[in-house]
Amino acid sequence: MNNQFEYKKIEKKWQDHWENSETVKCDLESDKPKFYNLCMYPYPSGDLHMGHIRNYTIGDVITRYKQMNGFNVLSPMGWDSFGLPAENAAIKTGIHPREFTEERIANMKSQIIRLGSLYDWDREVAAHSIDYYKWTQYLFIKLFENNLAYKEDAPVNWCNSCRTVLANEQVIEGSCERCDTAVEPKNLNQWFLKISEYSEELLEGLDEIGDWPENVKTMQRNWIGKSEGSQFELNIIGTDLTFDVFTTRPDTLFGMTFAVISPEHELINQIMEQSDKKDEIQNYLDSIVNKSEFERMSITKEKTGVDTTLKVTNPITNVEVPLWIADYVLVNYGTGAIMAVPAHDERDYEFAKKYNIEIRQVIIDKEKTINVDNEAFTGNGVLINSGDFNELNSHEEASKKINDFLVKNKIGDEKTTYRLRDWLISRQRYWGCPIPLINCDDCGLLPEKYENLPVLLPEIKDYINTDGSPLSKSKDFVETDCPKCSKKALRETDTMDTFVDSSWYYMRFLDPKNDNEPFESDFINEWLPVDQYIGGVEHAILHLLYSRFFVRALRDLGFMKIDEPFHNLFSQGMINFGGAKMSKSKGNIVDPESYFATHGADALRLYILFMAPPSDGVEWNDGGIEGTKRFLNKFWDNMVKIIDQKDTSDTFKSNDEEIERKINQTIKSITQHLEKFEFNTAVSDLMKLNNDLSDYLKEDNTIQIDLKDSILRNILILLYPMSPHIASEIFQDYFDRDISQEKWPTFDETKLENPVYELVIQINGKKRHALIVNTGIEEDEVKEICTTNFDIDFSNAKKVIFIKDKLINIVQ
RNA sequence: GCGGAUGUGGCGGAACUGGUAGACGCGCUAGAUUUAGGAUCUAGUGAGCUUUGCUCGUGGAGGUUCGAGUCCUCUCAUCCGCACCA
Repeated sequence: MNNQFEYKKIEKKWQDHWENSETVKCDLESDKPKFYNLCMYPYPSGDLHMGHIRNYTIGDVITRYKQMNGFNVLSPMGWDSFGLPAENAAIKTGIHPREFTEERIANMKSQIIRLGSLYDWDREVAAHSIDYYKWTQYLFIKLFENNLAYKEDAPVNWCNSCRTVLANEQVIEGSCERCDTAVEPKNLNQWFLKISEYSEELLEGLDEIGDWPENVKTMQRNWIGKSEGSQFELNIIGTDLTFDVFTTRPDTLFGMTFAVISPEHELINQIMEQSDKKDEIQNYLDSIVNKSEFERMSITKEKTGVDTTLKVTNPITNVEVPLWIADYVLVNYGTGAIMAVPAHDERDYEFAKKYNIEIRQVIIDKEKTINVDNEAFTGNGVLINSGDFNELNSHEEASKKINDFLVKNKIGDEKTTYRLRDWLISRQRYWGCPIPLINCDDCGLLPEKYENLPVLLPEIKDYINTDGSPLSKSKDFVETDCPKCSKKALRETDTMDTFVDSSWYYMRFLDPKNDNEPFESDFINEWLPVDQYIGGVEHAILHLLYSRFFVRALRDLGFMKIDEPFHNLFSQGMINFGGAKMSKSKGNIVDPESYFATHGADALRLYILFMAPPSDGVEWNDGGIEGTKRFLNKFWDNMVKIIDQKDTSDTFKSNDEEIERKINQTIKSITQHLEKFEFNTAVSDLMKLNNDLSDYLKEDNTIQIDLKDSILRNILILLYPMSPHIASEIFQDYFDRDISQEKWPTFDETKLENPVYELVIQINGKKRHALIVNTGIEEDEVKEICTTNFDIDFSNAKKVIFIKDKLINIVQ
């Protein structure tokens, strides 16, 4: 073996080998237990960044570790290759988004291979490829035919910079998540997927799902936003207008001193007609329209409103209370209208104070610490001023009783509301999957015939269309025949949100070349859910929630029998540089590719695993990678030395036993660490073992042949998942076979225990002495040792605590 | 405001069911080697002190215990997510 660790040569050699090897070609029908290991497929930006490196290194450790544990591992890779950057580049440079994208895929793929990760490239899929988006369209039509996709006029979020609408999930603090531009409300006819139909199921599923990070589950729960309460009707006095209000606090109903309706409520025009102050209302509504969404939603903003001069009747007291229009009531939550109870709701309180509306207290806290003259009381207490309901406990008891009253009098009922809205998937952009629907004047909205799929993206020259989708500029595309009556008809010109593509890519990986259907259901039922999904936390809501919805929808359409797409989820933390998230605009990118040249893929992988627990965010540090490079050099030296040791048939020497014990301990420890995703400590175990091996090799230069084989085999396999190139090379050099076919080592229980340990002698709980003694000695012997060595007198001890093989504590 | 998480040397971080705090690595100091630098090797490296040893020390304050980074109560700080959700 070469005395120098020539990582460039070795890494190239093994990467070429893996590209063509059968090691990771997954036969879905093998007898071995299955393990679907998946890293989130990347958007092909052109270059790997450190986040990808971390993601794929973790994934590859799992792939190789599970393979050695006898699993049939499926590890595919593909491209989330529709999306805005390619189109924006096309606008700038004129290069077609397809060409742009495919160039970047090629570049990124070569970098992924350069990292040394194993993927079954025969299964590679790309969202923009015709044989992929054909099936995206197919599934969309299935959803449409089953009323899970629909088109509707709706107020939507428009990003003027990206020139498209956005899903609620893509709006962060009132701004576009991509470009930070403040979104504008617009009323547009748009496509939605009915995710809200699955609100309850998506929520409940989180309790039964496999191992997911708690914060991701919580974020999804909050996003779904379930709340339970009552809904009842209010009638506007002197009119036949009625509207519903939703409340989680029916126990405060006697305290309702006004009602509020949202400025966008569907009754708003009729209310205005009935009002004495029509002009004032009109002025108010105009002032609202001019405000940005973010401005309106901001909690710091003072609430505004206008009195309609109309009254509604409190259904339980029959008291007449004023009806207001106010912007703090959101049209798209609940019913878009509320009963206002200022005494017991902070928002209503603030509003009532500002406009001098009556505040009527109906719940009193037992300690009487809160005075509703000064602040709202939102806690638990006892009902007052509430007629027959006085003295009941709020919330539960009183809410239940009052709700019963509403039901009995046919005014209202229990109601559960969710914050989750339907998923808006229309995008007015070019580089996405065309929505395969056709508008016929006579037949209405119809899906393209299955046999005509895919609806191909047209070739166009101008990607900018200020009023509508770029696709509408292609006459050939837009003008078509009605699938039903064959008359002239028009195609939909919007494309789909790329999250539709990524909602099912992990299904296509199971059957990527199927020409007849998106996938064979048998494969799905057998291979889903994904056993281990690994990716960044930025997808906690978007992609992960959409995919969970997709599986349920397709299940109900008969495509599969599973409920959840991803059993275990691991979210890796972000890698920062200079205290900030790496980004091109900040100019603080650390380019992983340069480290392939200067340190090698193995050193980079090892460092990225070693630098921190993988779920923590961490600061990039150049010095750290020097450390893992140094480790690999020393490791190589040790391997050369041990291979060069002369064989003897001598019985074991004491240092032989010691190194054997260390190896057994390390097998146990690394196995446990890998199972728990504690890669940083797994690497540190390897470093320790390497240090021990250095000490061992200093002592003499002979070794028993079986021990030599066992040391080499075990230590190389332990390193292999994390640094596969160097481990493969040395293993092949010495054993003349491929390490990837080896079994993960087991440890020998009898060879774990150290023969001696350092006994700690404490006096009153403080460490006073320490001494190396034989493992397993009992209390009497330990006491004797204490007396002989340290002159400790046990006769006046109040208490003696003895922990076997650890310590003795003498309390005086 | 609500929810989730995290606080340990100069730095990244270890510490199994309460049992020697600081493993492993970076950095730093000294020495060896080298024409020099780099690389490598050896030793040291939580703080303080009256340095054979003692005291303090895991964000802070209490508590339980023979013994607390770990358990309990309160509190402070930072990060992330949601945010007028009725």
